[in-house]
This record gives sequence, structure tokens and C-alpha cells, in this order.
Amino acid sequence: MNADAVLRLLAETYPRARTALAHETPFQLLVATMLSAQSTDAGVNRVTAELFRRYPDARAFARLEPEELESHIRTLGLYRNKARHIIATARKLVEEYAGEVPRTREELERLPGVGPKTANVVLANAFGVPAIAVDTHVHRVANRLGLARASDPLRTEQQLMAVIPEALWAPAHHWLIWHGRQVCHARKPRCEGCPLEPHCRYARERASTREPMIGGS
DNA sequence: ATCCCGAGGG
DNA sequence: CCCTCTGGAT
Repeated sequence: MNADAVLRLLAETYPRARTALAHETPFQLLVATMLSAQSTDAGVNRVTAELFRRYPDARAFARLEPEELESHIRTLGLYRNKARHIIATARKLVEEYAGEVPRTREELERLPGVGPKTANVVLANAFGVPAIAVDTHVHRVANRLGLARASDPLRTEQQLMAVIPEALWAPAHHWLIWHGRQVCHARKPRCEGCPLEPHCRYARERASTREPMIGGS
């Protein structure tokens, strides 16, 4: 593997890759992240622009009826679960945290509809807590590049944090996800034109064996 | 037709 | 561990 090269390329391509969820407060980032499952940033940003204008904070969301929220987020998929969870979380925030978002992983994961991935995104992007959330894409890309080698997401996160300088953890998280979606697909990766191809173990195996051993997920 | 930046529930 | 929820992108 070639961690230095990967990190250098990461720094170069990151500004173009950044597809952050639009938000102005930790609560808004929490909601946007909960909406992002099985959806695109563009789609989420499109609905939250209107949503956050009308319902800017946890207190406003806590008063929402599910049907009302569903009508805003229907195009994002999984809308019933998302609406139910977001409202339940908003109500819990109002009742137990004075409408604010808690800052610990344990408290975040106790909110309805908030799991390890969502908690990590909020911790890293709203509260500056060092973390690299490992999802399907992060895991696959890291494996292919040789930055991490594990079937266990926790182990992968630790390996990534060991290889990547702390200042780059947040960018790396965004970049790995973006790259996994746009370029390094599970099935049909677009290795042609990928700036990492010369450093990528997967690309090498793919070129030589026609059936690479390093897979997705 | 197939896959998805996830969580809850059986 | 496996299933389900959903529309949208490819």
C-alpha cells in the first residue's frame, strides 16, 4: 500500500469531492443525516432547504405530525420510518436535553433512529470529535486501497485512524464516501480516470486477474 | 433490474 | 443473523 500517496491525493481531490449536507446547527445536521439513508445529498438538501425554513429547530419538529413531515420527505424513500424517528428524537431532545443535541456517542445512539453511523457524522461534523464513520463505501474503498483490512467496522475504523493523520479524519470520511459512490462502485468501479489507480491494489488485481479477490461491502 | 452515506425488529 | 422499510439514480 502507499498511504502517503493516497493521503496526498485525498487532500487534492477533497475540495471537489465535498458533498456535505447543508445545515446551520447540530440539530439540523442530525436531521439531515437521518434523512440521508438510501438517498442523495442533493435530494436531502433540496427538501431540508424548505423544511428548515419552516421548522428550524427541535421544538418546531417536536410539534410536527408524522403526515406533515412525510409530505416533505416522501421523495427520499424510507419516509415513514424517517418521519417517525425524527419526530420522536426531536421530542426527546426537547424533554431531556432542553432542545439541544447531546455530545456523547452513547447519548446520541439512544435517540430513536440514531445509530453508530449517524452518531459519528454528528460527532465529527457538528462537534469536532475525531471519528471516521465506517459505512459500506468507506469500508470497500479502504479495503481496495489497502488502507484497512478487516470485516469488522470497528476494526476498520481503528486501522484508518492509525494510518490517517488526525487532521484529515473528517475530510477523509467525506472523501471515502464520495469516492465510493461516484468512482469506486462495488460492482462496476470506474478505475479509468481514478487518480488513485496507480496506488490501488484492487486496480492492479483487477487488471491482471480479471477477477479481483478484494470485493465490496 | 439492481443497488443504496441505516436502524429497528424478529 | 436476516428481514423490512421506500423512492430515486443508474
